[in-house]
Amino acid sequence: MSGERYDHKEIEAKWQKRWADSGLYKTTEDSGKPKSYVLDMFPYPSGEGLHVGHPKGYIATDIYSRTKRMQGHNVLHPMGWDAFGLPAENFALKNKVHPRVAVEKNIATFKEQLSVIGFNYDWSREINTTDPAYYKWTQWIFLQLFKKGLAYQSNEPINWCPSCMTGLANEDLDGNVCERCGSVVEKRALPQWVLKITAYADRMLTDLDTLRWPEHIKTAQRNWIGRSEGSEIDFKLIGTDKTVRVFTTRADTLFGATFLVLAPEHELVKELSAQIENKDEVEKYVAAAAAKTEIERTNADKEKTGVELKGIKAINPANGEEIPMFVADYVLSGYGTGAIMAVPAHDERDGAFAKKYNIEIRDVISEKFELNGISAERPGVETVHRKVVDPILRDKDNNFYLVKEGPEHVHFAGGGVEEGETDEQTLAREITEETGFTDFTIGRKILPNSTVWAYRHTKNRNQRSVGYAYEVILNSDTRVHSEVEDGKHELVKVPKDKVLETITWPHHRHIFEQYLNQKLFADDGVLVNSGEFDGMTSEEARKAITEKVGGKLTTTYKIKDWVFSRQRYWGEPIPIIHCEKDGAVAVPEDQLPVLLPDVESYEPSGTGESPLANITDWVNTTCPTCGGPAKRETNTMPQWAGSSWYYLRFMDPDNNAALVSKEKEKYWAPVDVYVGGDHAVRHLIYARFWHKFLYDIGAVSTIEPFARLEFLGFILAEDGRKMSKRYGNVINPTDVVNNYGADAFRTYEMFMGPFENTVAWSTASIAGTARFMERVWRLAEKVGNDIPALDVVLHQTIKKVTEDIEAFKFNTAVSQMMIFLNAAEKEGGIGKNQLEMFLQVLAPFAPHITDELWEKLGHTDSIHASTWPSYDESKLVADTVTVAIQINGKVRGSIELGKGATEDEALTAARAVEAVAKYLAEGKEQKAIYVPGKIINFVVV
RNA sequence: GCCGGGGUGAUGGAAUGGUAGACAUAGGGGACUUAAAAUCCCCAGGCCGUAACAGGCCGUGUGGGUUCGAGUCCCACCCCCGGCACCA
Repeated sequence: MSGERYDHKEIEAKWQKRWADSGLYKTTEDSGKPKSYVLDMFPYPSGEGLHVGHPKGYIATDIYSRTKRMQGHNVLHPMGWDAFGLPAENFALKNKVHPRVAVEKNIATFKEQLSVIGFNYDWSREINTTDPAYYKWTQWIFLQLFKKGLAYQSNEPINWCPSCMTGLANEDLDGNVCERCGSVVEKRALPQWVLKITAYADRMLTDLDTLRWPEHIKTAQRNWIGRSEGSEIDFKLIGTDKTVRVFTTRADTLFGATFLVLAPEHELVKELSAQIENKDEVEKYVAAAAAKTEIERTNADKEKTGVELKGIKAINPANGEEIPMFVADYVLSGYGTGAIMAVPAHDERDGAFAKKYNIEIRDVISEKFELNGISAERPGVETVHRKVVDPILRDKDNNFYLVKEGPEHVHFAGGGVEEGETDEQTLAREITEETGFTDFTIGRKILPNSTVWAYRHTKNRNQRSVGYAYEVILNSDTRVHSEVEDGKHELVKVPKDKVLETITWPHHRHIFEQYLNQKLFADDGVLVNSGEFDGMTSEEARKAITEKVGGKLTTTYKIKDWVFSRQRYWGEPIPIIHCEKDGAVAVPEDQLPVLLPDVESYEPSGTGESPLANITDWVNTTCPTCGGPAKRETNTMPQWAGSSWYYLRFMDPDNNAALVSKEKEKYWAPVDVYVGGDHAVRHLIYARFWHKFLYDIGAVSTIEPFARLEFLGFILAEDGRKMSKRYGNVINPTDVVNNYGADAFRTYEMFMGPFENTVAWSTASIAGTARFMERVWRLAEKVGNDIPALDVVLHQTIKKVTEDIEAFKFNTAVSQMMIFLNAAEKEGGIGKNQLEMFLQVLAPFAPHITDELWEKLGHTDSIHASTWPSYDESKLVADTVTVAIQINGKVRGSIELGKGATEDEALTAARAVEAVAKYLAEGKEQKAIYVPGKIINFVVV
């Protein structure tokens, strides 16, 4: 074969047709092979169509799934459409078409755009969330949630977007604005369906550990769930039978709680109004807080405000002291119990509030110094208390502070105060003994109301020392070293390397800020001013103090239940019927789906009612329970409903009896590799929630839906901005495929950089992979007998590509194939077997050109049905290798060595190299290091 | 502020503690061509040095440290991106 031009258009059309005709990618379950379920986050078919950023993830899964199939797996790799929700509806409103029509058209456009890229989707499993046969099961899941009490009605104020004219979930907000349109949301009380996602908060958190997901996504989920362990503690109110329950994570600071704060919405503010002396003032404050917007309420920088509840005092259960009560809007009603105990000494916000209102600030926690993080405290060993003084030694010329670093601990250079000694005498003695410094001035006592703690250990016991710290300024760096002899310290001059403990001068912010600037200390530490708990660590004390005051350890979460109603047209109707007598009743399952009716006008009403409310003959129905007159629920589900379970439907898309059959679910679940970007919180948290629920009711067999997640970095426009019609910088994949070919396009997107990186598109760079395809084509024209010199790089390439695809490191896989091509070109040709193996590893990236060349080599079956090549370990290393020679770590030459060279042979050969010999002659060779195949390093002094 | 991830040529990026800058793009030079495109060959981190070689020094955000050897490990700091944030 020779002379034929590489015509990507002709070849790609030919093979796309042939794959479709032969049903190459149709998947069935009856297979003895291991299964692989490789899934993309299915797209939302917007009116804008695809830009080159969209297919990046699809290309990755295409490569991965083709590879898995060649490796003998039974692969499920489907595609579908997530088409309900606001974007489609807004697009339809704007263009004056019915959303159903708009969605159909958009899907057709997307499909057309995808088709030219050569994906191996099994289109026989295509699904669409707006298809009644699909949303029947979305509604079915809702009904199961309802039956288990996990879908409930609420009238609590929710987030309302005035522009989208619908209520939103917390997850739909970007801070205080609607994530879709950027409008500031309002609070509105509307009857809402809410899903109890909080019931799954704990399991969603712990099961994250079982997942092979990127760390930043796990972290985002952990942040969003926001679990905190703490205590609930009751404070009695004087003169009433009422108590205030607070939630705190810092029960260890209870002795420092000098006031109590209620959120303005707290019910006790109303209940106690009879006893509140300044009732008018309080009511005014509460009303003002209610009128504030979310932004005003939640801005952490603004000055704290509040009003004391005069005539009411609470009792601190730890020490029995009477403390004042306030109402203040820095306390949120929706978190914890809506009431806090305020500890101004150890909480920034309480501190700011206390300063403003002149409330007592009491230190109850002192820092525990474990500067290098290693505690000298040993479990199971007796702990004794003694008084110590510690110098905070400061160099007079700068702000470095001295600590001592021993083999196991870091501490101040202080020590125990002996009988009859003053603090100053102890300090002077210890500083000289332990550091050798003799010229210093003992300055002020730091934090006279607190204590410095240090953990030390002697042979037989732990010491927990209580005492003071003094600022000590070193006047000069005159220093003698000390060592211990016969148990006595004796000042002797010793060489530096004989000093066991070295001193260090960390620029230690903690010490500086806390002790010299007296900054608020909000970390864990050791208790002081806390009666019987003095000396306990924060961690121990949280439990002990909670128990002592009769509180209980609890856990709270930041995540809120999922507001599930939307006052919009284009969504799944919520399958509920409201009956005056029986209340909210489930639509019987055999009446599903509740079809979304056609309407004349589906514009949102803005009143909080869904457009469906106007369709009287749809709304009015009979109660399934009592048969009496009843009305249908008119709100619809949010955009995220359909996508919360679609991955299950692909396993069994045509099942009309169940959302997925038990056998098929068992065969395919879980999704082995899930690929997508964005949705770090919303989609992934909702889908995990529904999945866990389905697990609980026996509908699925795994506790998590997506075993492995690969995060996709976006593609920016060439100008570095987001690709958008608005900026006129959109690049259409179809144009790129026309100009450069699908194979070059696919390979370029994988070669751009690490898969998870966001990178700007570069039309110039795609020429590189287009050239690569041309060169592969020309290389195939030079096929002949195998060239032994290519074996090593060929097998290295097979190994690297195999491993890199598994690890989603596509960019280095491509570069390795380029290295191979460069090598083959240098040899001026390639053997038939060698070319075949090379084409096979290239096939997932460039499926068309490789299938064409495979056919030209005489194969009648598709390359994609062939068996993935394996590499030969013995061929990974060349017979001779270049070894660099270093002198004291600097490269001075290199030699060629046989792969079996012994150390002696290697060193002898290296010493003979002229450039090396020169350096060796200049000094004395002290040591030689030989790392076979890599490097020789001579240490010369 | 807390948590997660980063900082390497002009650019995208490579590099199990072992010759930093693979691979590619843009760039420079040359061959082929009447010319251009395409293709092929060569150069290419910085500075010094040489007629040209040779050679030397510096270099992966900054400063320290560990090591025969550090982009990679440790400590401190600076900056960038992402998540959360009056969450007690």
